[in-house]
Amino acid sequence: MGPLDSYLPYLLNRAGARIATAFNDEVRPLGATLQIWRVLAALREQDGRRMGDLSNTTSIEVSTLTRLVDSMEQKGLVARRRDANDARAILLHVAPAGRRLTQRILPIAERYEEVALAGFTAGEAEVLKAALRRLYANMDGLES
Amino acid sequence: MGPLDSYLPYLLNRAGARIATAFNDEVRPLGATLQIWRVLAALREQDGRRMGDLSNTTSIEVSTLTRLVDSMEQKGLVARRRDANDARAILLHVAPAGRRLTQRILPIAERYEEVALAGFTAGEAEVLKAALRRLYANMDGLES
DNA sequence: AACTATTATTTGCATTTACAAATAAATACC
DNA sequence: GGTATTTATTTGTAAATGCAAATAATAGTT
Repeated sequence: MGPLDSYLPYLLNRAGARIATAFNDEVRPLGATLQIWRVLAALREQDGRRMGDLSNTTSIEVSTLTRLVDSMEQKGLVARRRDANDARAILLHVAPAGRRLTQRILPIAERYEEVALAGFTAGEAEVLKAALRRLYANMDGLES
Repeated sequence: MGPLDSYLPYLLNRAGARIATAFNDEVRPLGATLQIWRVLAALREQDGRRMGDLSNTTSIEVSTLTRLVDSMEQKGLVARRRDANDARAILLHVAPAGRRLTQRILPIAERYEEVALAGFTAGEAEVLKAALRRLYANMDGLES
């Protein structure tokens, strides 16, 4: 293996960690965390999602997610409801306070996209995003 | 903000998290973790590094790193030495067991780069890496 | 219908993590 | 030289994390 800054997983982690900590610091004054934002953003995309589904989209481990959702529920950000068609499942819904918090975080999230991609042309940004999707899909290729 | 899978920080985290958990699962049988590997890889690049330096290159918070290094020291993977020129600083060195573990993990790390970039041309891979470096540097724009 | 296997979520528990404060040494200031 | 400031690392402590086991409900088999 060559130098670290030619190693893709390293570059990926480094960029992701830097955005993550900065973002986290920024939403903390709003009483939020990055993880809370991830759940809210997933519910904004589609409300009433299962825990397992949320775990997949947020990359938060299910057992961690359970406890995170506990605390979000206590803060009135979300509400758990049993799935009527499958009593094993929970459908998680945003609550009013969650919607308000989402609205406050959105401009910050948008700014992060701008700052991260500063100096990129629209084309370059799209190439990067496509590569990241492809890379994610490539990980299917690991034998399990 | 549009759909989640057009949002860069999301794509970045998702790809990084997936590689990270898979890698972690894979090195566990060797008695290692992803975090241990990050320290070993940083020391492989340059031995005798300061804690703060290591924290920067591994993206591991310093206080977390202190305790990680404690455990690595106990396992005989690394050794702390006081910097002779600056008694505040620690210089961390790989130890024999650390070198052996590094050698065992290296092929796994190389395989991950291959799998992640499967189907990418050399040029595409380089464009992606350059973009990730650029993105990382762009985050300077938030520092105040 | 009873029995087994599968899927969805939660809980137990030990470890990891991170903010803040504490310690320790170097550098700057006067 | 003595005092304040900055820099490097560690420690205290509470919260977050993740594996494994437990719980609960559905689906499949006979």
